[in-house]
Amino acid sequence: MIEIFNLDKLLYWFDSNKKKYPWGEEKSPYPVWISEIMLQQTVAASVIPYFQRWMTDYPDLQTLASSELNEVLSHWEGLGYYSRCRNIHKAATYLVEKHNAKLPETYGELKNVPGIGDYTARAILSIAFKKPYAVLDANVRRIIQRLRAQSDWTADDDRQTVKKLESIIPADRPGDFNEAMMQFGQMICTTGTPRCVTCPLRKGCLAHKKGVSREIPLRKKRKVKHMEKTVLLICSSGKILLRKKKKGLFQDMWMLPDEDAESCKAMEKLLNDLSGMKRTLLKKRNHFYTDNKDSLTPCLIISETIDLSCITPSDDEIFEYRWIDISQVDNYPSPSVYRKILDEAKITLKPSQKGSK
DNA sequence: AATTCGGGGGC
DNA sequence: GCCCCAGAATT
Repeated sequence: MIEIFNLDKLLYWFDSNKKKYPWGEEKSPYPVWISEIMLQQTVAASVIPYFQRWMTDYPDLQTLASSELNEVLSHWEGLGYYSRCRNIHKAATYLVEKHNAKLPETYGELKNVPGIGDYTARAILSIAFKKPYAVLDANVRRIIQRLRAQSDWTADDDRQTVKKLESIIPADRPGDFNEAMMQFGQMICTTGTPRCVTCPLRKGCLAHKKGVSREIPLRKKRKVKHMEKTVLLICSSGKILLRKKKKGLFQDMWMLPDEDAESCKAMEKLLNDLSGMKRTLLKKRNHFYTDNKDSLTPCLIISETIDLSCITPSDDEIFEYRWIDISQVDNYPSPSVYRKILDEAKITLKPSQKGSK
């Protein structure tokens, strides 16, 4: 229980050992919001360059709200979970129109902002607005589970733990308390093998006492799905055929067409017309995401006899097809593996730069 | 309550 | 290689 939780030792540890991040110095609501969304399900080291570039190009809410989604998504390219970015963009418009271009300061209003859930609302309230709300993320949950040697965990445990934490959260530094918990979970009470030797809370930790720290929390079993596919780089007149996903996985992201059977009629016809063309295979690429491992074989097809009007944006229900100037492909946000393939293709398609590697 | 959303750090 | 991460939205 929380009775064994030594608040002073935790805060002392934080004051002596905390890591500094680009979003750590200033505690204004806007950067706190952006960093918290970027950090969802993402390790902090990966976020740093994205956060810095974001703040340079979108220094405030008005700038963000007046930008195009396609361009904003490009700033998220490679971070994953792209609905986070689409929600930020939607939220920017919402905040400018309904909240005078500011983050609201109550839990209920924050929860109504697209992409802000229970955790992020509490993080903004405590860190940016100095209000005594406790956060409960995977770090906090893991720490409490180990202190109590509790393997199973329910939604009710979440609620009870937040109440407990808010009964002890220091009123003068609620944000520090929350950040201390999370950094402590990230650096000391880590997943896998925790660093119990240097842990200031180990005397009160039941999991450590019982020697079961590594077994808590329980591991999830997963089964990876493998998929092989050939993706096509169809080029003509300095353009390449890309398609944008309209919904679901990778919504609003631009990808290469592949040879699956679910293509629209126009695409099937184009593939049929290209069936005899010369093909150049590029380097095979693995695409890992969640429980999937896709193995992509990129296939370059160059022809100057393609009628570009054979495919129109409205030909398909799942994808929007478009011929893109090869010099412009960087402006179309793509999942990371497609960006790598496109980067390689650009080099292959530019014989004038044969001096570069 | 369970599933859907990516990608890479870290070991 | 494998595990999981400063979760939210949907079903």
